[in-house]
Parts: sequence; C-alpha cells; structure tokens
Amino acid sequence: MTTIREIAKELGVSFSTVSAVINKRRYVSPTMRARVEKALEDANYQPNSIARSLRLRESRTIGLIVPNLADPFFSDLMRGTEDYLGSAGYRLIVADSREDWKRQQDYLASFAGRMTDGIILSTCVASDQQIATIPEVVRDVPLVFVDRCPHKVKTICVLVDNAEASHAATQHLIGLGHRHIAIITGPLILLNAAERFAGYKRALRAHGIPLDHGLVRTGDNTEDSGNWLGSELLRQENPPTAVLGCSLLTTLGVLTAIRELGISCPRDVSLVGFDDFAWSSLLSPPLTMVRQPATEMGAAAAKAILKRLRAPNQEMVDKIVLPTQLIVRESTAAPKRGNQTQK
Amino acid sequence: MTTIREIAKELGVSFSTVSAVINKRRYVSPTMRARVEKALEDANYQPNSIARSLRLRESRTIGLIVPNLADPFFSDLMRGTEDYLGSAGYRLIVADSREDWKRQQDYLASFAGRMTDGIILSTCVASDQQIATIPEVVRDVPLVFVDRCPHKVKTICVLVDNAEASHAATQHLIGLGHRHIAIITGPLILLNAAERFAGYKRALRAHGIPLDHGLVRTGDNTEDSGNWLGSELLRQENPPTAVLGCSLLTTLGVLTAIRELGISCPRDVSLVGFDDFAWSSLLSPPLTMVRQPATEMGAAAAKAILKRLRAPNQEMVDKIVLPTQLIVRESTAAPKRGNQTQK
DNA sequence: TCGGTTTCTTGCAACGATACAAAGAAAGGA
DNA sequence: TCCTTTCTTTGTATCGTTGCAAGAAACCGA
Repeated sequence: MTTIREIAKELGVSFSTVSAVINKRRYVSPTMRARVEKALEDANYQPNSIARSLRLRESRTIGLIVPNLADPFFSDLMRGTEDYLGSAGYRLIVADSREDWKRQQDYLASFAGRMTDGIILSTCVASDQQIATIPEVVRDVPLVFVDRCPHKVKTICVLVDNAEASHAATQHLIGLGHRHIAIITGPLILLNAAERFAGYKRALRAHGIPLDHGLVRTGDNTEDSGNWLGSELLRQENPPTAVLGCSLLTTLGVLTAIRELGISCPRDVSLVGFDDFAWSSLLSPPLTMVRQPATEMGAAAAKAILKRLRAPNQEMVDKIVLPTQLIVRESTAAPKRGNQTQK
Repeated sequence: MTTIREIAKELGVSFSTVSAVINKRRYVSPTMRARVEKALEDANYQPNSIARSLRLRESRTIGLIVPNLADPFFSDLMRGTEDYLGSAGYRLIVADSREDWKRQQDYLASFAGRMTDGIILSTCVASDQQIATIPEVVRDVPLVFVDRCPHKVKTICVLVDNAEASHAATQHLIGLGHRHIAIITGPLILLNAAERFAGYKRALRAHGIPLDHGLVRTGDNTEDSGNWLGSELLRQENPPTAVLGCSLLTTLGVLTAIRELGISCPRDVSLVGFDDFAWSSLLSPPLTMVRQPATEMGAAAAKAILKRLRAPNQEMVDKIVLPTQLIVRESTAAPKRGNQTQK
C-alpha cells in the first residue's frame, strides 16, 4: 500500500505538496502538479479512506438496520437506500437485527462509534420505553426512522399512512360484500401495526359492522405465524369470508394455509395483503395487495439522512409520508352466498 | 463524543492507562481498573472505531459487490454473508454494480482503499481480460469470488457445479419425454452461464438428441429478457415442449410470457428454472427449480474470506463447490402427444 | 535597493486510538 | 541498607491523512 509520504519521498518533495495536489488546493505550480500526478498515477495510488475519515471526522458511510432481510419489503427498501447513497458517493452498511433488541442495540452502538455518519433504522419489535433509550446509545449520530417508527416522533421518520392503507383494503372487501373479515396484525406495540388495525376498525365502523374479536389475530410478521393464525381462523366453525394480512410474510403464510386446507381463494375466502412484491401477480391466485413503495421509502430515508448531515445544527423533526396503493388482483371476490348470509 | 483523553483528564491519569483498561492489558491495579471502568461507564464511552482501524490497520468490515440486488438469489446470498459476518463481529458493506463494469471498478477501488479488510465479489458481465485486471485495482486486499467466478481461478471461489445442475434439469425433462427443449442462458462470457449451457448440451448428447440452435437463446438474466426470449421461442412455428431458464429472473420472465400467450404450463410447455426462491411453490404453477444454496454460498464466501484474513501470508487458491438440488414441482410434465411426435 | 504583495512549498499539529519503552513505586532478598 | 525483581503508571511514537502557519522564492512598483 503506497502512502502519500512514500510518493513524496520518491519525488523529493514534501508530503503536504502531494496532499495539496490530491485535494486540488490552489497554489501548486503546474509543473509540480503534473509531476505529482504522474507519480500518483504510476504508483496507482489509492488514498487511505480510514485515515481520511479520522481527519475529516466523516466516514461517508451510512448504516441501515432492518428487522428481517429475508422479507422482500426490507430487501427492496435496502436496495432503494443503497442506490440513493451510492450515487451520492456514500457507502451502505447493512445489518439485520432479526427482531432482536439486543442485537439491534449492538449494531446501533457499533455504528455510533463513528463508524457511520448516520443511521437509518427500522426498529425491531420494542416498547416505547425501549425506543426512547435509542438516542442515548446513538448519541450525536443522526438517526432516521423508516417504516417502523416510534409513536412519538422526535426525529425524522419515513413512513406510509398505514391507517389509510388498511382502511382502503378493508373498504375494498366490504365493497365486495364481505361482512366477516378477519385481520392478522403485526405486534401492536409497533406503531404501523397498531395503525393498520385502527384503519381496519375504522372501515368496519363506517359500515356499521361490529368488531368481532374472534376474527382478530396478532402475529409477528413471519410466514409461520401467518400460516398458523390463518389456519386457525379458517378452521373455526364460522370462518371469515375474507382475511387481511398485515405484512407480506403473514399474507404468504395465510396463502399457504389456504392451500393446505384445500380451500379455494377467492371462491371460499378472499385474501388481501400488505407489502406487494415483485411477483405477486405470478402467484396463485394473483394477490390483491396494498403496495408500499419500499424502494422509494429506502431512498427517501437515504435522502433525508444526507440532508440532515448537510444541515447538522438544526434539530430536524419531520414526518415523510409516502403514498400507498391498493392493487386489486384475483385473490379478492364477492363472498359465496352461503357464507355471506351466515353473518 | 468522549475520547480516551477526556476520560483520562477527568480522572487525572494518563490516557495510556485508560487505553490499557479498555484493552484489558495486564499490570493495571484493581483499584485503578475499577475507577477507570466506572468513568467509562458514566461517560457512556464508545471507542472511535475509525481511529482504532487506522492504528490496527483493520476495519473489521467486508465489502460485498453483487450485480443485482433485486434478484432474490443475490439478496439471499447477501443475507447469508451478513449473517455469518455479523456473528463473527464483522460488518458488511453492500454494493450493487447493476451489471456495470465501471460501477464495479469504482466500488472495488473504493473498497480497496483500506475501507474494507476483504472483498467478496460476484462480478458483473465482463470478459476474461477485464476480470484479469481486477487484482490490480484490488491490490493487497483479499478477494473471494462467489457464484460469478472467472474462468481461471487464481483466488478463492465459492460456486456450485453448474454443469451438473443443468445436466440434471435437462435430464429430468428428457426423462419426461421431452425432445424439443429450449434453453435461455445467461451471457456466455460468464463461466456459470457457459457451464449451464454445457450441461444442457451434454444431457442432450447423452440421449442422442441433436442440438437445435433455434432453441438456444442467450439472455442477460433479467426478467425482461426472459420474457422477450421466452415469448419469441414459444411463438415460433415449431415451439419447444419445454424451456430451461438459466436464472430466476429469466424463468419468471418466461412464466409471464407463458401467461401472456395464454399457453398452459405444464400442459403445453414445461418450465424448469434456476435459483429456486422462497415462494416458488406458491406460484402458478409451482415451479420445478434447480435450487442453489444462496444463503449458504454467501456464508461460505464470508467464512472463506475470514479464514483468508487469519492466514494472510499464503496465497490461497481454492474452489468451494456447494451442492445443488433439483426440486420437482408442477411446472414440468410429459409433453402433449401432438407436440411429442412433432420432432 | 528595498518593502510589499503574490505564488509556491514545506513543516507541524491535529484526528483518536494502540503499544512499546521507560520511569516510578513497592516488595523481596542478601 | 542497598540492589534486584515485580508490579504499575506514564510518555511518546505511530497509523495516513488534512489544513494551517510560516518560510522561500518571484515579481513589482516606488
């Protein structure tokens, strides 16, 4: 590894001069500049970014922590972040907390140790009290929340209008004639899960449909929980005519359950899910989905944190809300007569 | 941000002592150790990892460059890498070259600037001459290739037996009675694409089926190319009774083409693809796939590079071959009578 | 010829850690 | 008591940069 000093020694000049050439400072004679540039070229010089970071107090690196990289929603989000950061000359460190608080704390602490200039966090399942302690471990490193945001916003958050989205999804089912609509939410301690549940309830109320607690299940956003809870719902004596899955993995789990039980979707039961993914339309049946703009959310978070870095003084509190879209495919249809009149 | 010196000043001791406590060096009296540890705790001290990296000449960070993060194969691979590195106390920087040579070079150069201790590369489409120049830009930073490997191995490679895998897939189709089998390969400049094509040819030859160049298409591993080439193949006057897609995106593109043309799979045409993904069985029809162990490959690459870091002297040349598996689902069946006798 | 500006180059001090040598203190042995 | 050994703490160099202050030319008008 060649250093600035080695280049300088070889040329018989001061290493400050070499540094000046590299940093394109004024007051370097054209001849000297040419000589140094040639030497740099010949030696195939690469500046040591660690040393530079130490001196400049910036690493040009952003850390992203998500709860589950196996979930296409988060890997799409990550891609959006990587893309935006890459074109801005920043690098991305990714970390998967696997819904584990301790793991997340470890990553936060390690990122806060000047390794990253900023942190984008989609928090694991955690209580408000826990989340309130995050700024302490992150200290003076800028933090942006994405998707999984705390209830009380004290920093920048990038999210969607979850209540509105699930309201639209529920309304769609009600519009088709469903009255017996089940929901599998995420952990309600999470703001977005709570809001999705709220949107569901609001839609029911608006149409005078009483909330049936027997149709409400709380999962943990895994395929297994979707499968298990979906199966449980569909096997009960008076099964729902429609199911709303509040995350992609949950929904795919329900779909598997439907397959396993030999039920037909949408004939016997309609299914709406969250977090549309690239190949929803190739599934059997093509799923009606609430599309969250995952890559855009990732990019928006990246944009927000870079903006925050450029304006370091002011304490920014902001809520960036991106639009969702209900994509109607073939997993939703009017309920069967028999079921419809059950209610 | 508190530093070691600030802690020391506050305690009225030398900062070397504080450093000694942090690094658990011998010869620190128990009383002093306790005092320093308390101060560290109180100040919520986080060591500056940049400074540490500069001094220790290691960043405990590995760079991963893949050609397309939107491809579940690569995002699964990345997850395997992140997971392995995370539990070994290393961080992962991800970069998406988007099949662009210049972008890849930029990432390699930036990673080589001491930002990372090692690099895992799944190269973009590139010629052997181009790939031969990579060690020059990477210089003394350890490099491990994964999946997309150069023809001549001069370093560590993690891959699967691609020829064997596509041989098995082709054989499966032949066993079902197919004689008119199309293939959509990746760019043949890539070793794995070339090997998959070779395995296909070998299987045909073994059963005395002549290679029909009209059934061979070379794509670029995108969904669009799979869709376009698949559509082209299926619309010709004497269409294949089976198609082998040499990457996940290609295969999904073909599946879309089949849908768009209103053809039935597997009744009219069988489809086998590469790179099984989590929800292949939920597709319509559930796809017969060659499963590549993506996460295991990512983990194996991580393991290899860490091993390489620990034994820095010896020039390691190694080929780590992981097994593939043909998972037969419902997208393959015996050809229709009419088609079968066409040949 | 001499101060004064402008242009170019060079030392030097950070940045925040690690690690080694050296100094200082305490203890043990003759 | 003095010398040696062991334990404890401190000073200093180093990692590879950047950027500022200051020195050294060169130019220029008086």
